[in-house]
Amino acid sequence: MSEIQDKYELILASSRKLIEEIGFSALTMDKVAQKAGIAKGTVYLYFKDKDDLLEKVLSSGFEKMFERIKIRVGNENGAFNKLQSLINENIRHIYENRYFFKTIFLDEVNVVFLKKKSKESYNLRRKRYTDYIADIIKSGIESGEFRKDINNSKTAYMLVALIKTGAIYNFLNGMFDLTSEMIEKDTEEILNLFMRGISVK
Amino acid sequence: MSEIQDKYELILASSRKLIEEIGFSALTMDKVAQKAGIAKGTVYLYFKDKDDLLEKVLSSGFEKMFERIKIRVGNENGAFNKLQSLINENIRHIYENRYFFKTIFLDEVNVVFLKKKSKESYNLRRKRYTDYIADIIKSGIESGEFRKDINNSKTAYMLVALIKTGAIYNFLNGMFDLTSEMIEKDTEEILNLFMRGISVK
DNA sequence: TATTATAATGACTTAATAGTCATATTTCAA
DNA sequence: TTGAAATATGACTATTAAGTCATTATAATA
Repeated sequence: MSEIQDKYELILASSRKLIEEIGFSALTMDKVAQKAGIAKGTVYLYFKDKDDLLEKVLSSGFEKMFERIKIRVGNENGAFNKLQSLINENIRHIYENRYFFKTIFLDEVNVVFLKKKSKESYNLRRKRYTDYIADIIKSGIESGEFRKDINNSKTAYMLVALIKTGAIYNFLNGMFDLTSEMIEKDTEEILNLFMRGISVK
Repeated sequence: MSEIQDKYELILASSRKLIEEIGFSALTMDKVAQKAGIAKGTVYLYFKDKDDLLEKVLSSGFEKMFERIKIRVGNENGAFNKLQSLINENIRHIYENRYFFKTIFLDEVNVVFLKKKSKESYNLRRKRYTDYIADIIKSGIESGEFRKDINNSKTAYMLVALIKTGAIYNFLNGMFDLTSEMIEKDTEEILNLFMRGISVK
């Protein structure tokens, strides 16, 4: 990896750490530079502006997660098994980056700070993920595993919301360091709710 | 209603309209004053600071919704029926204030802008609502309507997430003006998913 | 080594906006 | 009618932080 790439990654990593420590809204380019141990002007050699930097911070994590999920889900057969793996891998990713997601989910849930262009990138990423899930659900409907009367696209959004909400609930209750068994339990909990609902019969 | 209260409400309403038009992040005290047709200093006679104003904007809507829901749910018997009414009333409230929630849900999903104190109020409001729902779920577990192996508190958070996500999905697809029938359909969709899941059997 | 190209610096400029306060206007009771 | 209290005003101050760019340092090359 070249020196240039190293500095690029250094700035990204420093921004990430800072966001975990102080949140998005308190992040300034001065602080990023200080954290990275470089001058502010240097940050602007690698990122167009603050919006660009934040965009890259958000997207880099997402791409890593999505790759992991696709590999693992690709090894599974059947829509149910695919969704189980997807949920499990998504939860794992959240807990491996728990302090970052704590900020994203609890402290500043959102993308206020992003300008129009970066917001569009953000929405496109989300759509890529939900489309991927919607395809799995569709295959499950076609194979007879899932009900025919559900909207696969909307239901994909619902599943993502459930995964996220499970993490938010744990974070709100101070549960940050989940053991492997706890992650399995959380996976089952969400899978159960998503598959069977809360009703008894 | 006194003149003072009228001006207080005027500022609140103007802020609300502005948020619908330009979003939270672009909201300035100058714009609020201009929208209300008063001087900026006057805004500070009725609200301690910007944070206080935003806090009041958010809380006033929530209290109205919560009151409505409690009245309607109070008339129902059985946990299932109570949840059905709650979902329906919550969805109604979202669509009656659709442009405000569009901003909240899509454009700036969150509360970045709130300082610590107001963020706590926000979290407390959310907790009051989820606690209320958790109690209904608990009663459903005790009555045998719902499964015994679910965490009533966590599941309450899940339900709120599903309601919110349903609205987000519609907003993302440009569906803002829902007819009464569409609201009923959305209610059934969420109730179905929450009660039965997506599985066939 | 000398020269050019590339990378880095950080003081400075600029812009935005929250909050203040001396002054002006309005209200209302005596 | 009058003057004191309550309201309202908006120009002004103070702060914060993004982005720039002339200058300096480092690396590459001949």
